[in-house]
Amino acid sequence: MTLRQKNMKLDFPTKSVNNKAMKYWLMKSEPDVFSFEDLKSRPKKTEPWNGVRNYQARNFMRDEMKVGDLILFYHSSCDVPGIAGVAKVSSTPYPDTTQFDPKSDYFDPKATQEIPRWFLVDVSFEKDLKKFVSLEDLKRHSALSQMRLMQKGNRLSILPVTPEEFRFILKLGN
DNA sequence: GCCAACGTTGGC
DNA sequence: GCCAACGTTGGC
Repeated sequence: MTLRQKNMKLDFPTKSVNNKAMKYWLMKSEPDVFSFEDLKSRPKKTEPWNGVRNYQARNFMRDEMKVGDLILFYHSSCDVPGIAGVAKVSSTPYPDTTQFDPKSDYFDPKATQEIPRWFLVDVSFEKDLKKFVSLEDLKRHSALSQMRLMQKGNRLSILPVTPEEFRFILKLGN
């Protein structure tokens, strides 16, 4: 299937501005710390995704994310975990400044300005879902059983999502 | 390079 | 609060 056909079949964009195939992501956040509503209430509806201290998750942001990629904003470690809304990648990667700040919880004594260890991207509000899609909802659909989120023991806070999974979940939320 | 100990994640 | 999973650390 060509990208054009894919674009016609899927009811959301599959190419970014630079004509590269878009990628889709799921990013976890504890709503007590930073929720989807918090993102929307930021001045530019944008937030640097700081505090990631896992190499795999860092590599996704540093090496694989492109401006315009779409994100399922996931609420974790809360009463009802699930997908609260849609966000997008809104910057290229740059060093997470909290690694340099001794007063920050995310301070990393091994990082230097010359050789930063942790990178992030900015994340911006994209759109609301009509309804919250709980983890329980996601588990009910066999179409999503292969999602990395569902795999036992997956603790990664940033996960790739396939276009098919992404579309399916958008439908659940609308 | 191995691996035990330890810490964190996150659903339940 | 429990605990499975698993990444990281550090001694050797």
